[in-house]
This record gives sequence, structure tokens and C-alpha cells, in this order.
Amino acid sequence: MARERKIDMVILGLLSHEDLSGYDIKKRIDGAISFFWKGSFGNIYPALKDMESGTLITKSDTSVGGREKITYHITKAGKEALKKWLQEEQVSNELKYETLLKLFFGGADSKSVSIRNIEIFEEQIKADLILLKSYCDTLEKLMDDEDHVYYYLTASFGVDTYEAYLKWCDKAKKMLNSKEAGGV
Amino acid sequence: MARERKIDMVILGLLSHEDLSGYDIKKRIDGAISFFWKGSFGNIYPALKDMESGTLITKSDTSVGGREKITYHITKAGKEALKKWLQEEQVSNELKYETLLKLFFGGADSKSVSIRNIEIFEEQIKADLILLKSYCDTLEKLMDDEDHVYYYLTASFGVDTYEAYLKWCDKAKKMLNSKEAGGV
DNA sequence: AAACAGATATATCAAACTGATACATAAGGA
DNA sequence: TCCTTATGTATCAGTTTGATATATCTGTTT
Repeated sequence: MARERKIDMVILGLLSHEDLSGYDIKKRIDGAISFFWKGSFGNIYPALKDMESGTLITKSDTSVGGREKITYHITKAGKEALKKWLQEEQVSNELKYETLLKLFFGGADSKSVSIRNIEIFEEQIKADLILLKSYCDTLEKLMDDEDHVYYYLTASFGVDTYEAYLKWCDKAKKMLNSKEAGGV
Repeated sequence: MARERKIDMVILGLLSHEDLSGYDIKKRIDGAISFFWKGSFGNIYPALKDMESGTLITKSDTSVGGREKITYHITKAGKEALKKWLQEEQVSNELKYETLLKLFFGGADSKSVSIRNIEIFEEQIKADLILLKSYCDTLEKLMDDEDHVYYYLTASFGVDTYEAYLKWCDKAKKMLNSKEAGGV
């Protein structure tokens, strides 16, 4: 059975708002949805080719000067495929936290290494949270526009969970520090 | 450059506590760390073979009756590789939330579909949270044992973030419902 | 004007990972 | 005895990642 390729839906979702090139798609992914989804040229370009040889999208040459550029446009069939996916009840949500993996196996090394791992995570989350918050604030003011409600909710998910991460970091560090005296 | 294979570290981490077969490793992953990490036979077995032909683990035939069984044991070099990884400051934490993806592109369909997507997520999280909480409670009572502190902290991360998810679900549903009247 | 860095743009590849499938044995209950 | 479930290893097609290759254009510095 042909597995569902998630990048197809990301591309169709983005194209449902505007025509884009592969490069543009990468930028959109890296921008608005990067904190909960990633995409790489290595799967964007092949996906575009496949969908274009099917009926979901069409392409047009929009090269400027000597620089090649292909702009893609979603078809009616593409929009229907997107809707169908949106209506499917089955979803796969995957978390791969190397930080937690290291913490789980922390007993194999010293406590200070585990604490450092938490601090690295904390620093990263703090930095990302600043960006997410300002993005979220911007969206909150634009919520009259129908689409922005959806963008706001996803950004808001990021803010809420990142804040929960930081609280946990605090708790975890305190717990490990309190055990330090009797540690390895 | 040879990419780092994360499953290797998961396997070494598990083997640092006890000798295990490939099947056992899969069970351990599905048990204690499944909410933040996944593993499949398709990458566990090849990783075991590769590491065994290297110097990180050794194998021994522990077949019982007619049923084949290979048990793996971590070597000193394997323990050092694990420690080295634990001490590396660079980590990659990846979130792939199809639920958020669908919400982000929700404007392409009706509000009721988006609300339903949130409800499905909520139901799943609620079910998982019950298991995680009882797992977490058990670990809390065992924290005299050094290792259990680490297990508790990871489980606690799960509980804290899942609770944040549920709060967000509530907020998101209310926001979408309040806009329902003027919606599509 | 030349040199350079960085953004734009497409494309491909090896290695890693997923989810399914295949195959076989063992244990337990109906 | 039959059937289901658990144990156990293994492989495969398809998907994804992260790196690399190649080329053009733009803006800045020398």
C-alpha cells in the first residue's frame, strides 16, 4: 500500500493560499511552521515533481533572466486532496526529543552532564520562545482575518508548550541539584 | 561524513543497564520512552548487526528450544561511545505534529473539521496522560534508586507538557466555537 | 570595477527511519 | 485440536534527512 507522504499535504496547504516555487515553500516551512514541522529540499523537489506529473498541481516557468524558477499552482483536484486529508481522523504526532533521551540515560554519566543538557535545552527554548511570542502577538492583532485565527492557534500552542518546558527545566534542575551532594 | 545514527545511542543506553535482544529493545522503547522516542525493528536489527561487527557490542546465542534468540551485551568501547554522546552539547529535538499542521491549514475547510481535529488530539492526550501519570507516580516512590530520578524526570516532562496540551485544547476549542456564528 | 559574501534557485545522493510484511516457534485458552 | 497472541529475527519499499553540487543574482567592500 502506498504510504501517505506528509510533505505533499504541507505543499498543498501552502499552495492553497498562493502560488509558490520549491524554494519559496522551503522558506514558508522554515518560517511559520518550523517549530512543529520541518521540510528539506530533498523531499520538497521530488514531491513537487511527482504531484505535477499527477493532477494535484500545475507548473509554470517563471524564470527571471538566466535564473531558473518554477512556480507551482494548486488544481481543483489538489484542493480536494487537501480537504480529504484535513477530514481524515487519523493523525500521527511524533516527538523526538534527544534531550529527554540523554536525560533518561543520564545515569550512565555524571549529574553535572545531565544538568548541562537541561541548561542547553532551556537556553534554546528561551531563545525560540521570544520569537514565538512576538509572532503570536502579531497574529493576535490580525485575527479579524479568518485564516489568522488558525495561525494564531498554532503559534499559541508553541508558546504554551514552551512555557511548560521552561517550568519543567526549573523543576528538573532543582531536583538534580538537591541530589548533587550524594551523587557520583 | 557519516551521519550519527540515533538508534545506536538508544540501544547502547538500554544495554548499559542490562543485556537485551532486539525484540527486548523494541519492547523497552515502546514502554518507558515511547512518548518521546520511537524505534522500529527496521532500524533496530540493522543497527545491532552494525554495532556487533564493530566494537561497541557483543552477541551471544540464547536460543531456547527451536526459537532463535540473540542477546547483546555492551562493551567498554560501547559505554565510552554512550558517554561521549551524552557529553555532546548539540542536540536535535524534533516535533512533528500533524494535528497542528491540519489546524494551520484549517482555513481550507470548515471550522467544524478543525474543532474535530482538536478533539481527536485531546482524546488521545487524555488517554495517554492517564498512563503517564500512573507511571510517573510509581517512579516518584522509587526515587531513592539513583537511576529512577532520571526516569521520573522524563515521565514528569510528559505529564507537564500533556497537561499544557489539554489547556491549549480548551482554549482553542473555545476560540473556534466563539467564531462559529460568523464562520463558513 | 573587481572581488566577495550571501540570497535565490533547482537538483541529487547516501544514509537513516517508518511501517508493513514474511516467516517461524511457543504458550495459553476454547 | 484449533486459534489467538506473544516471542523472535529479518527484509523491503517508500519517505525523510542533511549534505553537497551547481549556477545566477544582488549588495557591499576594496
